[in-house]
Amino acid sequence: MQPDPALPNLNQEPELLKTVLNKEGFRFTSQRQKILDLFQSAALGHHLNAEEIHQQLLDQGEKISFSTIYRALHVMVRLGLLQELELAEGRKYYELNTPFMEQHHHLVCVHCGNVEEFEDATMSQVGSSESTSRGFSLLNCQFTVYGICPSCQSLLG
Amino acid sequence: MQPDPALPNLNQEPELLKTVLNKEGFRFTSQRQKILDLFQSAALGHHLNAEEIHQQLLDQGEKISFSTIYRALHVMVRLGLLQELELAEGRKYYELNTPFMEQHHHLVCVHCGNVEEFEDATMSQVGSSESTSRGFSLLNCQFTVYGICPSCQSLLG
DNA sequence: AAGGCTATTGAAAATCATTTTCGCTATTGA
DNA sequence: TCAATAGCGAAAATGATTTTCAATAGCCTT
Ligand SMILES: [Mn+2]
Ligand SMILES: [Mn+2]
Ligand SMILES: [Zn+2]
Ligand SMILES: [Zn+2]
Repeated sequence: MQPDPALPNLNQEPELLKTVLNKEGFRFTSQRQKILDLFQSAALGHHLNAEEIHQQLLDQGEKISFSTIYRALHVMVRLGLLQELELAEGRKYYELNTPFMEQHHHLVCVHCGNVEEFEDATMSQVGSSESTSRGFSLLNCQFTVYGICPSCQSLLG
Repeated sequence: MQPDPALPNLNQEPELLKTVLNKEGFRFTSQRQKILDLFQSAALGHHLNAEEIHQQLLDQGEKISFSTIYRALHVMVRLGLLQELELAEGRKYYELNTPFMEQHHHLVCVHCGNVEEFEDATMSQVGSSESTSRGFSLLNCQFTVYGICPSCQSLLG
């Protein structure tokens, strides 16, 4: 079967980003597009911080300042395109945002920093019921499990 | 920073702090005792950061340096006396640690910073089962729900 | 297509929580 | 008691993030 040329694909994403930005009074820029592209081409389950974004863009020959990266990340979080994660240790990580009921959660090795993802509908349910029962309007939930991964366990004997 | 998994979570009587510290080669000091006292006399559900600890000790006439506060917090987390929380916004909060199956979780207003606690055994269950199924040795879980509290909702219209 | 308004950019300086350094002091164990 | 050294305070250093500011570039209206 051939792809339906009428269906949207990643090549049309630039249009979408511009639309989403302009709707809220932000401007479309090539820097913001390049940063979003990084997330879209990153492996599933991969989280990026400002430093890694800067390095990856450098690697592909794009020069960009840290202030621009941080500003772009904030804007895209505000627009709901990205999700900010407090995985651990003094820096923030980002990933593409997903619909609330499909949110996944994280298992972090505190020794090597390895992060694994998992889905569990229980989380969203508990999050919703707790917030409604207290009159909070829910924005999002983060469930983070800290432990030591198998390979670090064997290293630490 | 995560607690050392080999160390049991001990209940804290004032005279026990010395025992717990010395067992691991740390020394008992009046500064560490005063900091732990703050947590033990704080209202349930109250979380403290380094700045607040410093201010509260100043208020009660105790002079202490920030380096000492940070060092004490790290030691007490390592000993399993305190739990470190990543509630939000660039600073770490601490509270008295509790046994794993009694852990509680947090509902944070992203507008005013108000934090509410709740217990739900589901969290610990999911945390345990996810970590065992991947061979991780579990240290702890944090479930943080972000939203807007009732009073901030009315302020924001 | 041109022009004005102003959001955005890059570079550098500023912030701010936390960490480190270092000379001195206090705790521990013998 | 006393030597060894963990811990202390003050000040400097760190490191991620934010702000400042002059120059540039999107977006909108002619
Ligand atoms: Mn993820
Ligand atoms: Mn709490
Ligand atoms: Zn590991
Ligand atoms: Zn609020």
